[in-house]
Amino acid sequence: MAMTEPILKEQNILKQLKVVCSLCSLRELCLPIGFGPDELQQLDALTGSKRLVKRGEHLYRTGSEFTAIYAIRGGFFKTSVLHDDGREHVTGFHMMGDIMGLDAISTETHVCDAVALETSEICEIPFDKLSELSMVMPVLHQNLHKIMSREIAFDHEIMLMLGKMRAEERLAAFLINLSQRFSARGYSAASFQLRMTREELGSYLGLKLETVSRIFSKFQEEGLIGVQKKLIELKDTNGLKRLLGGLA
Amino acid sequence: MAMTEPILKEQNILKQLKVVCSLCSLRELCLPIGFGPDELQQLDALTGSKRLVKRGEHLYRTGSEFTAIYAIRGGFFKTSVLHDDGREHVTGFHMMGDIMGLDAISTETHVCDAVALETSEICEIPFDKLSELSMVMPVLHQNLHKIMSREIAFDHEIMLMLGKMRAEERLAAFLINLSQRFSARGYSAASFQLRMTREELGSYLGLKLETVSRIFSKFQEEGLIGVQKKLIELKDTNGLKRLLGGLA
DNA sequence: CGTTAACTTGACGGCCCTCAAGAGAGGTGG
DNA sequence: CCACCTCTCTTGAGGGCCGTCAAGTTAACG
Repeated sequence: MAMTEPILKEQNILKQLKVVCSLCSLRELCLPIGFGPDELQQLDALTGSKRLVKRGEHLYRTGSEFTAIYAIRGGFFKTSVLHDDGREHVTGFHMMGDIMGLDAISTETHVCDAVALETSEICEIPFDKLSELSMVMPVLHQNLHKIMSREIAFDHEIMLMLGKMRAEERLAAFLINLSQRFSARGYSAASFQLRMTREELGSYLGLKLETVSRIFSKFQEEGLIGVQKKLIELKDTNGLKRLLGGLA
Repeated sequence: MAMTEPILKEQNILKQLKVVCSLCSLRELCLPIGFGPDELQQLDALTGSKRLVKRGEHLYRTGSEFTAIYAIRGGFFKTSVLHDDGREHVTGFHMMGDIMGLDAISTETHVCDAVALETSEICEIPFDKLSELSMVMPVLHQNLHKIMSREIAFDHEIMLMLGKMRAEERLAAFLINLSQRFSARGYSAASFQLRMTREELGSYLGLKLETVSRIFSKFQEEGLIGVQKKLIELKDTNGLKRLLGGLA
């Protein structure tokens, strides 16, 4: 039957997910530095729960109880807030090695939606256990702080982008940042698939989808990038960086 | 001599600064909840260093080494990033009870400038000692996480403001937020002095100073607020909130 | 092959920026 | 005490960037 194939595929992926932190290729990104063998073993004990989130599914929703933070093993997510009038604002895009859910620690309730833009594998880390463990493992404790601090600093860059840059500068900055993030994860820095729609990208950048589309076309005419729907090729990274001028 | 008076005034303030966390009226704001007497005593031990920062002086600068976080006992600060071309972007305004410097934990270097907009009293908390102490004091540990998490969530609101709101909505949202913060600290919610210039406020909101000035005038004509230079009076808070419509 | 979602492109208008001039407040020195 | 300077704020006129509205194309999927 044709029905069986996706299920088999899923089981295969689930099998691959039976890994532990000590063997995880992402641990340099996820909890960056300084763990010894003993410490990794302790981490393994609490990150038992790994699971798949299919394209379009929520990892968590605004208002749901905060119980865990999530490390992305593979795939792509957006986080967004929804308003009374139905308007959506995308607050971030998240990929392999990123940690999501940190903004909920304060209120113990999630303050945004997290949706998979492609079928993704996540590693669920119960926060109470992580807190306990970090009490006796200074290096984990420091890493937690660093990850949160890094997120605060990154958000400040986004605020700069939204507050000071023109549309072309925003898109150039986004493409350069995305390229660097792919590159840091071992993928091509010059060619990649966008996982989000023009509308989601526009929402993130504070622009309308038509504006995003127009500027993609303009960049292509100028030979800065190649665009084929969601496939982006950076042809002149320095040219893009020049667009940023004094900013960023 | 006329010269002696400011010095005397300063000594008086310094004398007032000889307080400890256990007696500090701000501790509910600063490190919010759940400390017992023992724990407060331990906190006292590490927050020895309190000092004055005069109007216009830097508390820390971009690139300087990160050694401590700072709790504001009184006064008003802005944080900002400076660009090659001389343009400044204001990332935040900070008042009594706020904690500054958390974004530097990741890089161990400050990534923004912190400047006093009026003569202010700050409480310097060495971060290495705070980290040590939080290892043996779970409630402090939790509070640190909550403060950082709160900052992340707040930054997301600012991103929404910069990305989705029109100029009038931004200013209305800012005034309402500022009013609530003053109110939470025991000051009037309806009448307060702005500590920042129109230019600094515009930089924070992603607007030009002329636009800020024009909208203040417009709000005044409409009876929403009273404006006398930096003295702001909220006359119709509900009217301001109505301006936000579906947003925030 | 029909339907739907996503994207592209054009025309027009409004919001906000730019440029400019002037007023008011605060500080300094005579 | 007042003239003078500087910083800040206000207000006006004009223009440009980007949002709005609309129509058409492409791609994906049943």
